[in-house]
Amino acid sequence: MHNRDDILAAAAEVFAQHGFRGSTTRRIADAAGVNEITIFRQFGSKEALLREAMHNLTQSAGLEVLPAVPADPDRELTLWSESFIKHLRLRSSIIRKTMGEIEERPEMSECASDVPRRASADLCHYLAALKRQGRTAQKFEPRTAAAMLMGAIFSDAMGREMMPDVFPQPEAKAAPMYTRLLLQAIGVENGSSRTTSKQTRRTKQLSA
Amino acid sequence: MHNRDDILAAAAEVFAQHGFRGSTTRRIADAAGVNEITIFRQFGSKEALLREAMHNLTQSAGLEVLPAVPADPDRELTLWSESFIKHLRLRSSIIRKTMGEIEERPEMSECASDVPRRASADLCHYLAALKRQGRTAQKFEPRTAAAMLMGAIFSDAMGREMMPDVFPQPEAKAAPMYTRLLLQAIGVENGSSRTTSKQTRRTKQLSA
DNA sequence: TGTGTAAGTAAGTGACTACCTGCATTGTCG
DNA sequence: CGACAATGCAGGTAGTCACTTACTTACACA
Repeated sequence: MHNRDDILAAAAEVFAQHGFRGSTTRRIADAAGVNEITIFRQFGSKEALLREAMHNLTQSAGLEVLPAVPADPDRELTLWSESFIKHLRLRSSIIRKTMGEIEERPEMSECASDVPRRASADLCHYLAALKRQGRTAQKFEPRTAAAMLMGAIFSDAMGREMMPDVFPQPEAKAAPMYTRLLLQAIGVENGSSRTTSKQTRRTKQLSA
Repeated sequence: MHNRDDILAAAAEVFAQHGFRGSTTRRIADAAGVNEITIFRQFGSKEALLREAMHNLTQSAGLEVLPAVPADPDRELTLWSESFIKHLRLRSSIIRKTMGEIEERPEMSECASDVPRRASADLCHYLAALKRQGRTAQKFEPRTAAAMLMGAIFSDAMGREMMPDVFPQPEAKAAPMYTRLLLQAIGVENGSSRTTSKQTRRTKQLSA
């Protein structure tokens, strides 16, 4: 009993490995354990099938949500970064393929930009709240800071496989390390701030 | 008088728009203003042609070189970042295509990773030198900091076209803004440090 | 038992693909 | 002028692609 979902899953898998042009209907059918013609009867065309498969994927995101009111920035941002990098790593193949086909199939890439857009808006909002709370000792623009953290995480997720030596080690600590650097950039002190009420003037000393 | 270079340039252009599978010999020949068969007589096969075209491209990098001994970090890093982002933006299409085809054609992607690898090594070395000079007021690992700046720049160059609203504005100021944030992260003060000799203990105050 | 629906099989269509053969044309150089 | 190499042109081969037609099988339900 092969249903639409089997075919959609197979299509996503084949697309992740071979891209649009390489995703032949025969390959998808084989991967789904279904006769090729079933695909056309169910979805009409290869393009419609892949469009639906992509749309399906962008729905199942499951990102960590940042609190509206920051409490423990280090902890909250680290959790968020880790969930974000995990999400990207799981989908790195399909993301690379989709990005490579923006010029030829912009509609399909369009819906792929949904997740990062939401993530960016969420992170920007959080950083702006931090700033409003007066817990940032450095000047910064939330959007720039957000783009910096997300950019680092994105590049790591996309590129580490090909060039492991240019990214921080170990892989599992990368997201916290980027997060720490960002917090330093905007001037949030290291310790968790359960001591929110009695904020102290910080003095930084030179490192060895 | 159509020569190899015309064909190579056309091949690179077509590849940037359509990827490997989409770069048909007919399309390349048309783009080069050359008969299709000339391609086979000159290069033997489509794959050989594209391989040579890619190899050609990675040679013509032209990155800014960071000084072995940092003098004015803000200025030097900003120049470097701007040349790096310019380089990536000029090649964003071809980079996206190449990344999308790592799984299917790893040899071709291999040589594409040359430029970022060199850039990363160079930047790491520079940041380590800065640290050794004792001009960084924050703890950081050079490789992580380098990955962060390069990642931000890379993501900007790859993604701004598709999602302009998640990146800092204006586009032209993005590289300096990322650079500034990184310098804040590692604790390098804003002013140019021609005053290297009399390094002062810095005190940061809370921002409004 | 009959009927409708979803799936499979077999065969084929026209377009496109990488690449080849044979032959005519052109420009260069001695 | 003649030799030669590079190029163009017409045509073709064998394969793949998305997609179709015509027909068969399996099962659900009334």
